[in-house]
Amino acid sequence: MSHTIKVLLAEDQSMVREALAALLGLEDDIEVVVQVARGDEVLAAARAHDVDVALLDIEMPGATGIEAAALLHRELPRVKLVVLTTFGRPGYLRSAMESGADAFLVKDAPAAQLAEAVRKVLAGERVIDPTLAAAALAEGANPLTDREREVLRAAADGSTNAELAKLLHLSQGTVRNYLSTAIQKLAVRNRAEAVRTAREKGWL
Amino acid sequence: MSHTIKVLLAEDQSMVREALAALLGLEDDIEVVVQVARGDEVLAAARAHDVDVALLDIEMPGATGIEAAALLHRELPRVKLVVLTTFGRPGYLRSAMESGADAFLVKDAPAAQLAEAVRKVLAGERVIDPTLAAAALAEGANPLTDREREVLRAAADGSTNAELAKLLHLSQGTVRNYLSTAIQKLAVRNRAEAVRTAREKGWL
DNA sequence: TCGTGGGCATGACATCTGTCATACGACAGT
DNA sequence: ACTGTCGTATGACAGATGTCATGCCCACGA
Repeated sequence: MSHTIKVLLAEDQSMVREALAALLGLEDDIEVVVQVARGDEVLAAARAHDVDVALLDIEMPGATGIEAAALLHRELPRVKLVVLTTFGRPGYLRSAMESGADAFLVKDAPAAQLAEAVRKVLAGERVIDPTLAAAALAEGANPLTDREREVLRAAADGSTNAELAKLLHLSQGTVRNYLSTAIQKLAVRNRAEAVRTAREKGWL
Repeated sequence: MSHTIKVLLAEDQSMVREALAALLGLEDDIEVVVQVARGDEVLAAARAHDVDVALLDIEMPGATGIEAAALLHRELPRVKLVVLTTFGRPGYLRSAMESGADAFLVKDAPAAQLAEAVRKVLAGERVIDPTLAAAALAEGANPLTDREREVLRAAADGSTNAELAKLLHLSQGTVRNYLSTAIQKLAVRNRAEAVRTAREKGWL
């Protein structure tokens, strides 16, 4: 209890990362011992610095914070995991929890919640926004199959059916079938809307 | 010179905003005297607190940081303007400068540049990333007409031609014409790619 | 072992999208 | 006065997209 809490901070935007570090630095019982800017540097950094809590942004190059969380959970199970994100997408919350996260915070929550969350997870508590939790439970699980998600993700940048077919080694008709079922499952009118709502829900 | 620099901080994500405030709070000569979370609260706050420098995030509800900058520039010309953004889009830089910004920073620049920029703009200097400046000059101006931009923006969420026509009070054929010319000007294959590249360039 | 669902494919059809030619009025610049 | 550009519109056409029926193979759970 008496020694300071060692925190790893993973966030790709330097200015935000260092600002968050400054914020946590104001707390007497918390020390940011290592910062990384990429998801695929998290594990090594956590090992090297024997951290108590990892603070992981989701949107990062190399690997997402959720992927990093899953890896840490497997390799260093005693490290507590706080997942931080810009977007309060219910699907994100769901996958973060499935990856072993102990806390899930959105960046537009009050700053005080950050240090608070760090202390709480270390005490064995879980921290999640009740509103988001309700939304995650209400919307149910991702209805898309793996292939549907793959195709939708690939279609997100405006690629044409022919390009998607080549890219995914499928026939053009199959691509259209997957997109069609995805469009119906999401109850929208075309692929662009499908991409949009899948993103919003965190299903993409 | 001797009294502290009064800063207004506008950024919608509380955690980031307060973290940036903490960061600036570490500097002896800088004081964040007021924080706002919306673009349309900037002017009143700047007036009420007689600030020296306004730090404006671009992506905000109410009004963008660029719109807020233009307004401040007109109403309170002695306030120096630092525009801050997640995305280093050349078109953003261009419109920020046209709106009277004195500095343009991207959030993945080192945190030290923030305080530095505040001091520099107050000293009458301009602060911009040379690489971004080059890109902004190289890519030239936005080739889209007002209507083309409007239609493209409206089409971004996957709306169909019929919906766009209704929304914009145009005939369906006209909508298609605008999208067609936009697609050609941007040298892409369909509306989705057009939206994508227009966004990337900061032209949307 | 049977049924179900996923992954994959084809063909046919209707609709949506993108292109092009053409046109007219407004307005700015030469 | 002439030209160019923008906003708006139409009609025709080709190609892309979305839907549907149907079929095959495979794995998995009842």
